[in-house]
Amino acid sequence: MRAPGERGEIIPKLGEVFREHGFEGASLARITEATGLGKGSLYHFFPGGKDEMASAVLDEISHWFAEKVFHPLRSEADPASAVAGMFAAVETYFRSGDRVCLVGAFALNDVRDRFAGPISRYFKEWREALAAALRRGGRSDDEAAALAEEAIAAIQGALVTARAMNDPALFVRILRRSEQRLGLAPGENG
Amino acid sequence: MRAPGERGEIIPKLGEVFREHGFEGASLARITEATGLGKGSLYHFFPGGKDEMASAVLDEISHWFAEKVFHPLRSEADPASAVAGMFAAVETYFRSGDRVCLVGAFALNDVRDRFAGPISRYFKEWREALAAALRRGGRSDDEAAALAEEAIAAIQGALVTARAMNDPALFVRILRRSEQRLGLAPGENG
DNA sequence: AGGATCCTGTACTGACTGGTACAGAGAGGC
DNA sequence: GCCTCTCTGTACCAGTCAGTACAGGATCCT
Repeated sequence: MRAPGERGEIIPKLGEVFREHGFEGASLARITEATGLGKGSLYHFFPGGKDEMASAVLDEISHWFAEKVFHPLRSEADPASAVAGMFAAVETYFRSGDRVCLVGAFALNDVRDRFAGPISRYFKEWREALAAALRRGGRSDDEAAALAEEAIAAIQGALVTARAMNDPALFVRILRRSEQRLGLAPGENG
Repeated sequence: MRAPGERGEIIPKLGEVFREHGFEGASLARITEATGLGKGSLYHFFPGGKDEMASAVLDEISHWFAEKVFHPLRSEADPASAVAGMFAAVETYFRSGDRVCLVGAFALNDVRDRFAGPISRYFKEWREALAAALRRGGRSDDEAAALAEEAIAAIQGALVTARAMNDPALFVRILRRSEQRLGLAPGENG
């Protein structure tokens, strides 16, 4: 037996294929090429085929965000630095606008229905976690909820428009302004 | 010869197929079904195949927005009502969050490269037109540019997240708040 | 060394892909 | 009536699709 991480190691590669070509455009030919694995291995690790591969990718994304973003938002002592941490993590994760949000991309056509659960859970958890941090930062329930969903939409929209106009810097600009608007400066300098 | 609008009449149907299934997922089988036209007719009207069909759809979208959104933004006497008109048009066009932005959806994977020109032009024109209205409304150049790109990203992000969470009302909420933030109330009541 | 288990390459399937070719239906002009 | 031009259904093509079957290689345990 190889290292148990064998399967786990190819999931990021699968993610990149789905990101680049979408679910329908991610053919097994492209997947075998990108992962270096033949069909045999692929169907050994993912007996459910493309659906299971995409599910695994969504799972991995979920876990990453849960650990690096949602959990800190919910439980970090200083809500301001938790929010700052979220924006920093997001900027890194999306490679300053060069990378696309697979969950958002899946949401835009009929593949959403196949993965409706994970997709909606991802955004709902994010919204709830960010709202919680904003409440701890002194916002009312309504304000926190509104600002949270606005910030998340801003991030998604920034990814779409930055890619559409081929201008990754736009993503970063919108991130900055969105962060400012949440208005939770932790200290005076820094 | 039939009415010269024959070809034009099927373009909206093509648009819906691309919206629902994406470019790759929009197979000729689905297209013939949705349009009621056989391959013969389809390739008669669009000799270039799927690429030409998608181009025609993007063109039609461009023209619609140019006429109903961009032009009023640039030239309507009262910039406040021009902006209000934009939000109203957008809310109607996207069916209060039930419909997806095809241009944004195309931007998210590798089909963007096939239609890079029309896609980036659509967003750039929108941004420029909205910024022009904001400038006429009293904003500085920098403010206008920043607010414009933020508002457009908000709309796109609202479409993504509303559909992801299966909550069209979210789209309308974000539209309202985005409009408020532009802060160009035309009158006291209305 | 033997044996069990995990992994992988290859060959194959039937369905579907986008696209082409073309005969002929249909309608309008004269 | 006839001719022309636009349109359309059908048959067909080679290529690709996701998925299956399976033999055998690799690896580990004992």
